[in-house]
Amino acid sequence: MPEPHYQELVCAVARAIPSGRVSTYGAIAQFLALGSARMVGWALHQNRCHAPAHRVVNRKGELSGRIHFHTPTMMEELLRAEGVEVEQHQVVHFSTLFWDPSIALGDNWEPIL
DNA sequence: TGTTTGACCACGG
DNA sequence: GCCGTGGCCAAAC
Repeated sequence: MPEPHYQELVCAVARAIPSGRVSTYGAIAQFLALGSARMVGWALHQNRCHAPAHRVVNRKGELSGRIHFHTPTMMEELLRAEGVEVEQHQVVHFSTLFWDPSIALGDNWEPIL
């Protein structure tokens, strides 16, 4: 069995983010205990998997990845469609909407590839 | 082949 | 709070 690539792990975690919630690059990197927040950004930029990348924001709740969507407003619209309020490219009530994979998935989670 | 870059973040001052 | 810095490591050049 080949070892899963970093991208696939990131995708698997991103797919686990519930609709209406958001997570961060750093939280995913820390949860995987591999690579770094930059690597998570890189992995999502590859965009090979079908992961809800719009639910991943930076640690301040800013939509730092919006530039890389098909249109600059796409990320915001997707979030709003899920009930997430966005103002000035930033998630409103970010601290309460934040979804921490290490809490939700625990230490023994195995990726679904 | 080395260097720079990047959807980032923790840390120290 | 805001800086500057270091670190992470694959890709692009």
